Amino acid sequence: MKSILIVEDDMYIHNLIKEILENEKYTVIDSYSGTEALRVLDKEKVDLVLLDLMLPGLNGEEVIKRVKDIPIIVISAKVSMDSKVQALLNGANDYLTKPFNKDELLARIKVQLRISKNVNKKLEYKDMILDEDKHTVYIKNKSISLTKTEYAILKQLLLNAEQVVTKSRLLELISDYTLDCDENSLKVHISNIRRKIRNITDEEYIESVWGIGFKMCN
Amino acid sequence: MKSILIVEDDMYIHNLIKEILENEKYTVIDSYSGTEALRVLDKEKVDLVLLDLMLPGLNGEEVIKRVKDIPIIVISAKVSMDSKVQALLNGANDYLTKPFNKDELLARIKVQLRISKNVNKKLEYKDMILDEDKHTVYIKNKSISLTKTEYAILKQLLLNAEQVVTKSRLLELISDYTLDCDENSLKVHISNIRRKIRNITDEEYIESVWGIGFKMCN
DNA sequence: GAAATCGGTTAAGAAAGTGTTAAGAATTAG
DNA sequence: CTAATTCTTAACACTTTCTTAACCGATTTC
Repeated sequence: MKSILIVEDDMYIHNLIKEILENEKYTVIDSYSGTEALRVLDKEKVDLVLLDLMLPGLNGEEVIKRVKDIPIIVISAKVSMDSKVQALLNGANDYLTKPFNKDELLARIKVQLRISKNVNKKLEYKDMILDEDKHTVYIKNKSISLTKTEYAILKQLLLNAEQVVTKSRLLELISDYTLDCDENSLKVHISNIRRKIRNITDEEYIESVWGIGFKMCN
Repeated sequence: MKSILIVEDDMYIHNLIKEILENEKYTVIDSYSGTEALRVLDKEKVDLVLLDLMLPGLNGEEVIKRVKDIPIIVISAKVSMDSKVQALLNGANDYLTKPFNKDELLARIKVQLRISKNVNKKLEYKDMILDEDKHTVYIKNKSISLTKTEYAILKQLLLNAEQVVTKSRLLELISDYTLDCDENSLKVHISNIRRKIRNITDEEYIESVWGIGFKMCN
């Protein structure tokens, strides 16, 4: 089920929201400050954030700026238009004022999850897991030793799993790691990655799309 | 610039919104009824819809259900929670009640345009779906394997569905992919695409317009 | 109605892209 | 500084795709 992070220091409202969400079978993750929220987002898979603005430690506006690629719905007592507009422009996807209506909240959550379904990214694919912290890729729980360029390539392919990544785009995305990697180099890297995967499984992971680029196999 | 479709029959509000949008350099397309809105959406490229609910002809709720893949912001005098929740659940991405605040409207428009930039774009026509991210075309949910030139041709025809694309225009549009493709090559490509489609369905998709070019069949 | 043009199909050779290997250059680690 | 690792380059065999050109029927033009 979808997991929703509640960032709210007022215990009464926090628990009210939590109850509403759990009734709808969402997985709820609790946090009571801006810094705690960022800590959670760094470690756990979160599909959506419900964010209060007036928070101890780091305020909501700062949290908004630091969150990328996860939809945020602000639930705030701040009714001023300026607060609302700033939150939306800085990265929030929606803004509800307290007191909010339960059904409207649930509907707006559904809207954001509906939209983000198409953007969702995770670094797992079939039996492959890419662990960012350990900088290691596993297949069937066996680690494969990749060079940093190979790792960067695989990470980009996993980030865009099921999508075709053009050769030029791939080169652009890994250009932080490698200065003069061209299409010829790229195909050698891909070949090397495939060989390392073949050492563990016969299953194909990287598919070539003729004339365009590569993608993770279906 | 981004083009925004206003669907609003009240001339005063319509022009008010139009002025706000044009000040922000958006391209505005006008429509004054639900049926007119659908007609426009069928023909023109629209990035976002601003939709009133109480409309002559086809009401806003019906318009919401028929629009796919374009973000909708409802601007309605209906303040009831039921109206709001129904619109959001049926497919609207946001809901503002009249009277609305200009800055909030602009902020919420920016949110939707920001989000939709990341959303997987798909071109659909009859039982054909072209998935840009996957670089794949499906007919009746079966994928057909196209070369990059064939894909480029089909994409252009789908982008201009219902319109005739002249041969020279088509060659120009795909010239990024193929350097020296002439009209003779083009007709071979078209023939190959048709053959691949015929492998799945007897229905015709690409129609020739004598002496002019091609278009998707009606 | 004959000639010219256009459209659809086919097949073959030309062109472009891919996968692999190996060697030398560049980088990193000890 | 040396050794090990990694990266790029280049060559090759191979596959896929693209263009060319020919053929034939349909359509238009004269």
